[in-house]
Amino acid sequence: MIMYGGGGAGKDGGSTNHLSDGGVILKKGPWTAAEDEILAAYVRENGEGNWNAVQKNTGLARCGKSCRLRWANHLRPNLKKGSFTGDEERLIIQLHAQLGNKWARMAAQLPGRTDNEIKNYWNTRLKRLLRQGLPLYPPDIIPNHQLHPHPHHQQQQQHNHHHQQQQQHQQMYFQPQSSQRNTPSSSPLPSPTPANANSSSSFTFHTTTANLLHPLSPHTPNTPSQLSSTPPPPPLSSPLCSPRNNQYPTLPLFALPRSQINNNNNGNFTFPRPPPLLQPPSSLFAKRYNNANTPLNCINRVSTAPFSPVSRDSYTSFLTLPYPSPTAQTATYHNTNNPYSSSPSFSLNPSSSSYPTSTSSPSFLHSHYTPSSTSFHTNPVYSMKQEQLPSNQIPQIDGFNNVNNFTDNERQNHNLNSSGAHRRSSSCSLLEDVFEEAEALASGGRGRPPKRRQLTASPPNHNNNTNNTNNNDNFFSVSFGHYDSSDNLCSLQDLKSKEEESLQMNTMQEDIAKLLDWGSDSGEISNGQSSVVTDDNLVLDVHQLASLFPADSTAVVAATNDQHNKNNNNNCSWDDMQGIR
DNA sequence: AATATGATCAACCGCAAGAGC
DNA sequence: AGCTCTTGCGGTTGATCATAT
Repeated sequence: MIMYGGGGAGKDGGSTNHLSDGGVILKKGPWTAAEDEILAAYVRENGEGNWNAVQKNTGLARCGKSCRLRWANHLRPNLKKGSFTGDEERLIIQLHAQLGNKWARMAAQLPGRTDNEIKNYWNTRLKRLLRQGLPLYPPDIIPNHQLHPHPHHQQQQQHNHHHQQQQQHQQMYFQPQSSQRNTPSSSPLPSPTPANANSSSSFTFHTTTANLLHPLSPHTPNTPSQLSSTPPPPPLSSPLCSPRNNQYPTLPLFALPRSQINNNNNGNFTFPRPPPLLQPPSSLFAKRYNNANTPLNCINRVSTAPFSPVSRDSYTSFLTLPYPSPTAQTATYHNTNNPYSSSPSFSLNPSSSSYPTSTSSPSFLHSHYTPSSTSFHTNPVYSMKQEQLPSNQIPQIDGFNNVNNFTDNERQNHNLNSSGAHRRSSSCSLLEDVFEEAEALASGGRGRPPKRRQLTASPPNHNNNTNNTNNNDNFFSVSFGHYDSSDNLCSLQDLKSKEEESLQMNTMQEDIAKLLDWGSDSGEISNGQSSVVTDDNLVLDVHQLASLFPADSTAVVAATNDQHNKNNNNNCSWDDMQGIR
């Protein structure tokens, strides 16, 4: 029998081969193009599954597991290549807050992405954040089980050999539970599973005022005990209430008045209006993809937010929180019996029973996602377990709003720049935001941090062109044009000391206020890169803003609805939604 | 230019669950 | 019920590349 690939690859020098049952030396290490072709041809002909037969039938000197992995991660159709989009990153964070290290489930929510990709991304992010002593999650996303620690996990945490700071952050923002196997692991994180992951039906995001503080704030409790012993201050007024322009009504968002919170004996109440679905302008991320040649180009994205990473992520987190689709379960705020009873929590009931499959995915993750709307068959030959096969985790381009609601330009940009230099950009998130905010705060509260190293700045735009089409970018990313040309990069120590000096400012309210303030006078991002602004983005962002201020935005929405509906059928305004009329 | 460090990716491993007998 | 096989999942590791020093 001809053995393909056996001992052939030059890059495979270090790998050790082993014998299959038939005495065939099976190759390990990187796959060659020839091997790929053999495997792909086999799967095209025979479908997925029965991987051990590949070696027997094709002579491919690879074990079944290796074949399956290679197919699933590299060869199967519809795989997305390239870095994660901003939406995908946020979704990963949300999903990880929910599911823990359930990469396969997360991958099921990210069409075209593999569990391995997600795992790699998360571990990279995790490593980076832990090294910087930053929390893993935006403070407004606290899995329910964190507030009710599972004894088993507490025990598991005692065995965690990571440093105390890491433990603190895990306790602070992530208290995973493992209801499944618990094998000892040296993973940065224990293998967490939400308490009811397998039968997952309800998941609660707890929004605690305490966690609206900056992670570096000494006011931020580090342990659950601290949390429980420190009653949170009264709920903040809306962070969307601009200090400059108070004409807009305060939107309660998660911070509802006590009277609203406590008016239900059972501690739960149904949120009268769901939180707005607000995505950061997708053009923001398209812009990122235009920065292929910019070192540290990630900064161009993440640094553009003039507010803290906590707030930014807090913001984006709930912005991407779902509103209930007409068919979705009711989003309910639970005033749980926890020390934060004064603070509402946001409970979402993603699905009724079995969570994991793509067809029963949480509605809140993609409330527009209608599996039935997608019929995509890559190859009729692939007959095995069609619904569960990784290759059927196809992009839900039309329906998967949070992830795939991009314009053609953005997709194109993504595709064009989906390799190489963009890898770095994909993983920049919280940390860089911390730097940015620190710099902003250190600059005197005016939020005009010095330009980051290697940042290519374009001339600032101070035209206050509020109806500039680029202002859709300002929704989150503004003020890079304010950066001066200094070439300093704060050290972490400097950063922290500066953070301490400006703790007073670190509230979500102020951050968002800054956001609005900045957004109004900062013009476009000045990162030296051309902006990509599409009609989709503009319309979407108008809707996003409009949904924040519904009383003032009817006209705006009306003016844009037509085009919006033409361009983007997957987003709706508040008024389009059932249950809020 | 050389080296160190960090980030990313691909692939492997062990374990567990499920199916079939 | 127990065994074997297959598959899938999560953790880990090594190679490679990019960037910083």
